[in-house]
Amino acid sequence: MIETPNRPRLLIIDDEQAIRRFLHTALDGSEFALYDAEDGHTALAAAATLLPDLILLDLGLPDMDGIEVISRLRELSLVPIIVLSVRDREGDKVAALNAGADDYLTKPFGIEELLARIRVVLRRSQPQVAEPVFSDEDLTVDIAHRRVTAQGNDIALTPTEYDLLRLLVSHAGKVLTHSQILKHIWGVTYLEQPHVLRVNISNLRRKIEANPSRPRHIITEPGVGYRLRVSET
Amino acid sequence: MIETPNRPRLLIIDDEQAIRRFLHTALDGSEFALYDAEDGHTALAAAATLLPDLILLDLGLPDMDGIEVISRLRELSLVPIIVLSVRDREGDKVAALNAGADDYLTKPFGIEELLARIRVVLRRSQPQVAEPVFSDEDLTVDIAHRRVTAQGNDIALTPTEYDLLRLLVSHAGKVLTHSQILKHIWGVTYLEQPHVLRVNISNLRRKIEANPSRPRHIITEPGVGYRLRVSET
DNA sequence: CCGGATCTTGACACTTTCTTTATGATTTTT
DNA sequence: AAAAATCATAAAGAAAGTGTCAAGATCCGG
Repeated sequence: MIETPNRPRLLIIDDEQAIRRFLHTALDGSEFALYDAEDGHTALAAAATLLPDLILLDLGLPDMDGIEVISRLRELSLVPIIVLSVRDREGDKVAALNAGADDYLTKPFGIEELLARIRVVLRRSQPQVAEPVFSDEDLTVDIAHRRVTAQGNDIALTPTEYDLLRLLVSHAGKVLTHSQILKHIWGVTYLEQPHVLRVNISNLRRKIEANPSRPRHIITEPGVGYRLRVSET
Repeated sequence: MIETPNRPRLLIIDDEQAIRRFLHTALDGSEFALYDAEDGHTALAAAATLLPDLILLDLGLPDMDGIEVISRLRELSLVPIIVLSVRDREGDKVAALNAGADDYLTKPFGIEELLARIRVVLRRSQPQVAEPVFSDEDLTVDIAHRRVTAQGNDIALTPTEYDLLRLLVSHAGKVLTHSQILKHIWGVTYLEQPHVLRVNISNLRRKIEANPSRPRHIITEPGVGYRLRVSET
């Protein structure tokens, strides 16, 4: 077999060939590299050397108790374990989950649900990466931390200025009309009062634009509204 | 004080009072502080200010689609969400899990299984908080030992001051709004009374800041709240 | 019941922010 | 090119937010 170490490794622990074949068919073409083990001892050895990213475990193994397999796996690592079992008794589920399993699916189950639950446990085991941060040239807006930097410096924004910038960021590249912005930040009562918007745009530009009279980020769309520019390429 | 803000907070989102009462009974005496929401909009507002550690969500809400509630919650945070639903169709489960739910339990379910699955998702979400000691410049906060030092000296904090500092530490770098802090430490009844927060921030600064009038650790975000600064690089 | 620590509340000075007004600049229309 | 509309900036008073001190109120262990 050709190793493909880039794909996440999935270890299937089940003594019935029919189940393994079913899972192989179901997961074929998915992003996983599949490995099999037919009994508990083989599985533990495989988990130790293979270091899989996910384990699908049938509780009814010939040589070991399923719960003990989970416990022994947990001594090795925190690899996500999804239990597949014909047993539907609550006690079995609780025991497996308490022993360290991450999920418990009762056979028969749909392949789509299995795939969805696999995605859930992988999502949780992956370190968090995606922070919603807008970045363009010398301007960065970190919504999660409420931090804005321009030309490398932290910028202190007033609440309204920040609300305005956040609104622009959330629609980056698109034009927001005067009335849309006014309605969102000042409410419908200010629809006839566009001055307040201009003043705040001006203040915002003075803080985040290198040259406020020649804005590169907050673009005026004459007669329409404003737009946060997004650089090409 | 009625509130016990140290316990993990569990937000129950369900429009049926019978279910809420059942869950309250089932979870009574558990380690959780329970909060309720009866519709989607209330739930989203509560999640934003309450910062719960876990959410139990019924999909059949009167005012919003359950899947959308999950999506909107996910825009706010990565808080674990367990869906409780009468619908047993695979499509519903897959949609909920893909939208960001961590588990999906079909009613009726056993209370032991629910507790076990709660433990599972909490176990998985723990590593995020696995930083037991905060350290930045001349300030160190050791949560495990409840020890705070500044400029090399041990600092004696009152319970409220320590709770406040711990809350800031657990969200270091992020801005905590006034209402989030007030709800956390003083409970919802103090939402209209931000004064008590200012006094405690002031007292805390006097103890841990080298120059309390020029704070380097507890930063005021005007009009928004406070943030514990984390030095760059 | 007392003493000390802690929490809450009120008062006040201070700072920042918001809104409005005014005026000049720019763009579009006639 | 002139007129009209739109846009940008500065400045000032009003409003809201913030920090600090200090006086009661409350809680707790002896």
